[in-house]
Amino acid sequence: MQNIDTSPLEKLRAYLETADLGEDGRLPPERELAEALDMGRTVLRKALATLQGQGLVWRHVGKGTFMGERPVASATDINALVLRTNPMEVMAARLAFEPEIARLAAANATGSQINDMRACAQKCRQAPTWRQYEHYDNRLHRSLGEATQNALLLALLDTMTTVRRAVTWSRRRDKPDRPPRDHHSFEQHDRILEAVAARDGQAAADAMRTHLRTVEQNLRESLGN
Amino acid sequence: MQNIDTSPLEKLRAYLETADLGEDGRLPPERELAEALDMGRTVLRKALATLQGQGLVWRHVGKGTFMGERPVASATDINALVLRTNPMEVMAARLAFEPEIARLAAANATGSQINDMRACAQKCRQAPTWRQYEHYDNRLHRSLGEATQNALLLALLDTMTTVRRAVTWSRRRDKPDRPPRDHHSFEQHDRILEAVAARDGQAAADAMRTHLRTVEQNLRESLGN
DNA sequence: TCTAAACCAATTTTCACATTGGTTCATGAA
DNA sequence: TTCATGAACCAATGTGAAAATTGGTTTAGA
Repeated sequence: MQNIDTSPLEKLRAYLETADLGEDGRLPPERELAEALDMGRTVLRKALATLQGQGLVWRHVGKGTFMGERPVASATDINALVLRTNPMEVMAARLAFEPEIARLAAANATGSQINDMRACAQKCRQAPTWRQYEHYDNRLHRSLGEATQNALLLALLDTMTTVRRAVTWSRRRDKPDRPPRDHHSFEQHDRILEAVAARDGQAAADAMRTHLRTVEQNLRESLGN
Repeated sequence: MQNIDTSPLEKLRAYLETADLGEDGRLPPERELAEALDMGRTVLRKALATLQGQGLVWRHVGKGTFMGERPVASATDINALVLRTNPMEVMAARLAFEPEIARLAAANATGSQINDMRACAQKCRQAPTWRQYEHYDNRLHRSLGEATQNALLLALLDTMTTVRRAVTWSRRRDKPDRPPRDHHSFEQHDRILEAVAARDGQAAADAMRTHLRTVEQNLRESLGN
């Protein structure tokens, strides 16, 4: 029982070092591997269990056995994510994320992008309904993401927006008529765009933070706190 | 031709206002809808084309017709995203995102989470290979995301990490031996964790930014710039 | 010229089947 | 008995083809 038990483990270790696994790090199914290493499936499974305990491999029924650490599962499952979060969490994420978006937008936005954003801000002012206001507000915030010239940041922003819509969706208040003439966002949007146009990243981030804090306050009140 | 043509459009508009569409805003297939509204498929399609021109609905072969604006395609398609980005973009995203993660972690981390992170930092120091070093480095950065107590932020961080691995993957250098004893990250990790433990969000964000700037510099050199 | 039916192509859904890690159990050696 | 061994079985997953669905296009007919 002394080295009869350790021998398969070392055999397996040696195999893993020399084997040319595919890009995904997947190794052959247990039945094949057992035959290739000239051992029973039971003893192979024991050896694999040891390696799994050490975090060197991970396994899943129907998939196979893989080298390395188990990949993160929930990365892109938006539906599952919506169930685990809530409006205040989304707001906190926006407050962490969007000011930095604004900062980078100030550094990288093109002239035509700035024009587009100004057009969105203008449409927000003229929107005859809350629905249309939100449409252009969304476009404005996304345009800032585009202006960063960073596809990854834009994708992350889009993901956050998707979650935000899904979370906010159920409690979508039916507001009366239209945004008031002196709606706080109008001026705050202008401040953000001024800073972006002036290439002042710090001011853009601050203005965005101020804007989102106001939105957060409104959200708090609408949630009844 | 005068109102024979506008009548189907108004009928369709009236339907859209009263119909109880599912959460996805999908409306019945053309054939069903045509029968329900008692009109031919051709005239229904004309009306739908009008609404589509106004941006009120969008359609796709094999999928169906949906209310609202066409959703952003790339929100969660990581594979497509990997093709459109590059290591420097990922680095810029990390620099924008992770300092704010650290700031929120400082505000919300639990004691056991701080202990976990310290354990990761310690394992980084003792790692006998670069591979294991990266393993614990990844765990440390993700633990900071967990410490924000914000499921959405953590999901965004995971997405970014997935993309980062995929992008960096092809240019994975086979470094010799192991991280040097005085590897810059060791002390920088400690600084971040000190700030988090002291509940100093600003210091945590600054320390993270400093850390990532160093990583960025190394990346630049390894890319040959 | 307009309409409705037929047809087309993109997409989703369904289903059967193979694959794979996990579990149970009878067998047999120690 | 006790415990390891291997075969059979189980449930989750992947695969791939066929069928159904759906918006788009063409065509014949009134």
